[in-house]
Amino acid sequence: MSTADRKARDKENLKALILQGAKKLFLEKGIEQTTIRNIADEIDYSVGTVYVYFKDKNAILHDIHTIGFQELGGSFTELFTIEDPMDRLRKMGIFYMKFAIENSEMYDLMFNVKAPMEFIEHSEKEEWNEGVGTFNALKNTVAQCMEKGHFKGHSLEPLSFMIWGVVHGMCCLEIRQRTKGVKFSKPETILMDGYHEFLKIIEKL
Amino acid sequence: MSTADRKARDKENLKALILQGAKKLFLEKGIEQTTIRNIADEIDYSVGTVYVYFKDKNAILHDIHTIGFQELGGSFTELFTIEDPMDRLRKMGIFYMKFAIENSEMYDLMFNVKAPMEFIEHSEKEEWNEGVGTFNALKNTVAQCMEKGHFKGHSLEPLSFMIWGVVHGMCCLEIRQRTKGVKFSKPETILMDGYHEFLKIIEKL
DNA sequence: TTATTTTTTTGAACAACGTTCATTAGTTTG
DNA sequence: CAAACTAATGAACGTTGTTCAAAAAAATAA
Repeated sequence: MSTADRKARDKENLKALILQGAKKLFLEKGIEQTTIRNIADEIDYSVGTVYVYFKDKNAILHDIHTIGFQELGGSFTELFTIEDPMDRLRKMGIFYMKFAIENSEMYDLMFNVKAPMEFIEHSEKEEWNEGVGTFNALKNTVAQCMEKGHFKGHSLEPLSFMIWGVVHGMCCLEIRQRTKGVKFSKPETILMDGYHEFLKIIEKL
Repeated sequence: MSTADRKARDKENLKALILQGAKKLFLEKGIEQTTIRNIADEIDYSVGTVYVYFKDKNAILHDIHTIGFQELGGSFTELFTIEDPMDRLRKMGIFYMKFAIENSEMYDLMFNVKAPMEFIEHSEKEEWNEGVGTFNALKNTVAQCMEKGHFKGHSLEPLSFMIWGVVHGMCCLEIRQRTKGVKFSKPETILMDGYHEFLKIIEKL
């Protein structure tokens, strides 16, 4: 029985090794410039081996997108020590945007690249657990704000989605080079400046 | 002199024909599933001819992204008959989101796909005129709102960028399948519901 | 018209991609 | 030690974007 155990462990290890190699190359030279052959080379295995452990490229991209959500979740943990939900909400946006900018390739994979969602579609997974979890962290915080009397006259889910939209939209425009295109007067700070405009607005609600 | 003129005209016509074929295929089967060979087949020319008229695939994608901005601009024209800037701003968002959802492949190309910006980078074009123009339409309207006494204590450019972010972010999440993933209670209307939350908020400013 | 030059179009060929699968190498079991 | 099984391999396939010598067509000159 122990040999079978070790084999299962080896399989998991090699799977993890492939993901680690893939992630390294993604961060180094971008997702689109990374090929299966690159990944195989990086960890000194053949292309064929990669396909033994992963159905296709989408499967690799999906698993790395999941690692991204673990990392984002990790950077969120300290937020849950903040008692005041409004304060937590404000900082949550900062953390989210910071993550997006400092890990733009990973953020792109998590929220823009089509592969992870295509993988979920064509597998027995029924839900985007990674996204649901992160969105719930936001929704719960907004709900607590409402319990404390903020956001009167607003609906929880649409409001939470709109807040997600603000931060995501601005990060997205930055990552996909659209902010660079319009030449703001203060391009270095436009993201945070934009977010602070949003904070000023919800402050009063 | 007239033969030279006709030749120049013919060149322009064939260039337009290629773009027309490319656009048709993009809308039919998506940008990623459309190949240069597909485009050449569609208009009964050879692959080589496409490369006589366009440097590479990025050049085609860029030119179609420009057509997209013309279409978006067209749908904006009737907005400028609206006198009240706040009213115009509200409707501008509706038009923008409507365009994004009804022309999602085109919207994606305009604001998410990397190719058009890469083309601008590697060409003598110094600015993203298409994006600048559209952003200015928003910025000017926000400026008029401020002149009328709205948005006190806010800065024009960051505020305009934030508003762009809200609508873009929500459309983006929808187009890249992330709203589908989180299973909202009312998925059919979440985009407009989210936008109306935003309208409720800026109403008071 | 006919010959020559110029322009336009062509598609075979190339390198690189994701993916497959018969074959080989290695390990475990009887 | 041999048989049975498992894991790893890399050549090969079909497609992709792209190139470029050659062919076809058109314009010009005689």
